[in-house]
Amino acid sequence: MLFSTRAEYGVRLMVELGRQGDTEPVALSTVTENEHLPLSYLEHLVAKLRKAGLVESQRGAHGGYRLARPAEEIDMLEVVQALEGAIAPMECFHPDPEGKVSCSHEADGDHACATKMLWTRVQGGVTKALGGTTLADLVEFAEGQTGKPVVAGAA
Amino acid sequence: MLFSTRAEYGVRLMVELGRQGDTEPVALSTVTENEHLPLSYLEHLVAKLRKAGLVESQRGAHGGYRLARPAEEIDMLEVVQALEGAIAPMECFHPDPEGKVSCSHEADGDHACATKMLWTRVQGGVTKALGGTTLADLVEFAEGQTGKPVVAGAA
DNA sequence: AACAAATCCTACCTCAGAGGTCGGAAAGCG
DNA sequence: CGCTTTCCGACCTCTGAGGTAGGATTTGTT
Repeated sequence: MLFSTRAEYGVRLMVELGRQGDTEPVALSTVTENEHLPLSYLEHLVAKLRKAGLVESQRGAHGGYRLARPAEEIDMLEVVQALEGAIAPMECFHPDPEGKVSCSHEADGDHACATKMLWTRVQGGVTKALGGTTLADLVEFAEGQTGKPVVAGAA
Repeated sequence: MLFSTRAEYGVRLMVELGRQGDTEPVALSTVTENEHLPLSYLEHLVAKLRKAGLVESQRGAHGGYRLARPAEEIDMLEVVQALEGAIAPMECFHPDPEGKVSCSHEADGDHACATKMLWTRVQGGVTKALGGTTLADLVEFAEGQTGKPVVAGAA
């Protein structure tokens, strides 16, 4: 499993917010009804999204959450990173400021960690897939097919 | 973390086997010396690789493991899948024989799971990265730089 | 002011799986 | 035979995922 349900639930939450207009806030209880997710758990997830500046909250009666930006300007890399933390394919993976990547067990005089090359490629693939998809894409996808199963075609 | 150390250790094992000639088998103890990995744990991992038909074993004294095929013909998707199991980005992800993907919570009359589109893309990215890399690539990479750190550049 | 609806926050619980160890059986050398 | 190595299953520990509970705080409505 590449990602946990945190990403799953969180993304569904974001899509749900995108489906509602961004005029008035949506309460979590509304989301849990539509998506059948545990409310108290969602609270934790949405907190991460809020801290990441992806959603805004309004407290009190008739409060709730709304997107901090239009869905077109939210790419899913941000969302997933906010929920899951940094996307490192592997424990021994420490990208530094520039594009370099250092590997934990490279320190000892070993021949360099060959797997680094592989994980770098994988990470590139994931990052590209996530970064190239906006929330608006998902919302549109969800709107389009309300119920009927469809072939999932996307690279 | 996208993958666990199973993939890490297993890939390093495969690279190590690739570095040695495929003429005579390499004992696990040799690998653990070079890579500083726990032997008893490696035993479990190599068992998976053997069952997947990626390595062959020779028992008894002077026994060990060798690649079942030349490194050029082993792509890393096979290797990682053998070690980690099927590469599904998400729990709710059940690809069927044809390219379709069905989603667990699609069953209840909900509007279709929008995240499906996202996970499909992510999986595509990972699969492409892994499938497009052969063991020979990694072996070459490891041979090339024996010690000195290098910029990791690969998409 | 009182109430209700909502977010916010901290602490806690449970369980599966990662990561690893151990002991021994079987197989193939010399 | 004895040594080396793969093979196999049982076991152990600890972390994090996934979720629950309870209350504090904010804000709209009556």
